[in-house]
Amino acid sequence: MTVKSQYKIGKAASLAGVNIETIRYYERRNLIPEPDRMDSGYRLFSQRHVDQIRFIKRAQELGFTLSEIDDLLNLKVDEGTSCSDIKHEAEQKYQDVVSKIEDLTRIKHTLTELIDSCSGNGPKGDCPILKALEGKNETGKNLRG
Amino acid sequence: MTVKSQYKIGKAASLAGVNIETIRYYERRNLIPEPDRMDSGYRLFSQRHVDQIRFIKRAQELGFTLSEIDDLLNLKVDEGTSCSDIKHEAEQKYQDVVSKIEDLTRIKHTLTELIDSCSGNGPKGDCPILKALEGKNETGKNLRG
DNA sequence: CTTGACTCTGTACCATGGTACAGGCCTTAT
DNA sequence: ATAAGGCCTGTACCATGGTACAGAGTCAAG
Repeated sequence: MTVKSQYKIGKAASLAGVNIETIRYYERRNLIPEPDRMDSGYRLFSQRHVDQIRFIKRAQELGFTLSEIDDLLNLKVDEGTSCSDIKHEAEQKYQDVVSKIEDLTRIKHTLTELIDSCSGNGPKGDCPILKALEGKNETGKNLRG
Repeated sequence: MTVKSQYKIGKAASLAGVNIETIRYYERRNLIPEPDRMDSGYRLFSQRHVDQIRFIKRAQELGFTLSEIDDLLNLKVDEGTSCSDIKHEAEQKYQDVVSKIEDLTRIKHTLTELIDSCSGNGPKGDCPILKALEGKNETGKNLRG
């Protein structure tokens, strides 16, 4: 019979690719189950813990916040969860990402207009970018749009 | 002769479209000059202050952080600033925005792949989205890329 | 058995952009 | 003259995702 591998926090952190403090932080936020403890009080993490920390990191890379990841982990554990529940969360996040891209694209266009309007030659008193930020021209008027 | 308009903080806040506390916060961060004071200690803001607060808000809408806005305001005031200095800041910010859009677009594609890979029918044990987050398939392996 | 590396808890701090009091003073309209 | 409302300072708090100690205890290699 195999003995489950048990890692102290430093090892667990390096296996998962995170800082030690990050693991303790995740534990405080209940993103990982409470680890076993040695008699001394040292935490002992299983491979499952390490995998879960990596799961969290992957989900973060997809733009999920830690509290969204908490939801995701609860779905993962909950017996009643179906595949479509998970898909729904992913679709929600997809919409978030799309709308952030839209915001940034609008901002990008405004910046492009401002940059193009400025020859880069004159004194700053005539700078169309500053004027726009001061609300003194057409481009500026659209900033709130 | 006209007397310069002077606003107490509540009026200034409503003219600029911000919370009173926001104005005090900007003052603490030196984003606006110290206002005059009445004998009682009440702040008295000029139209210039109100305009500057609006300037800050517009720049925020373009994705500038408050400390970047601080730079921008210093450029605005500095005698030695040329139009091209301002343009340069705008170009920097443009690059930031472009690269944020790129990150989000990559995330969007990964989410699309995950969503498409999930029929939404099976039990969660077979959910390809969870598997990817666990690093158990090709899509998941690319999450760090 | 010593020593250096590791871990423990608790608390404070970082950036970011504010918001929310408490307790007290001031203004202004009636 | 009085009462409601506005303003003052100072401090603490919100979310987000951690990081950084201090001071004490523990483990492991030599």
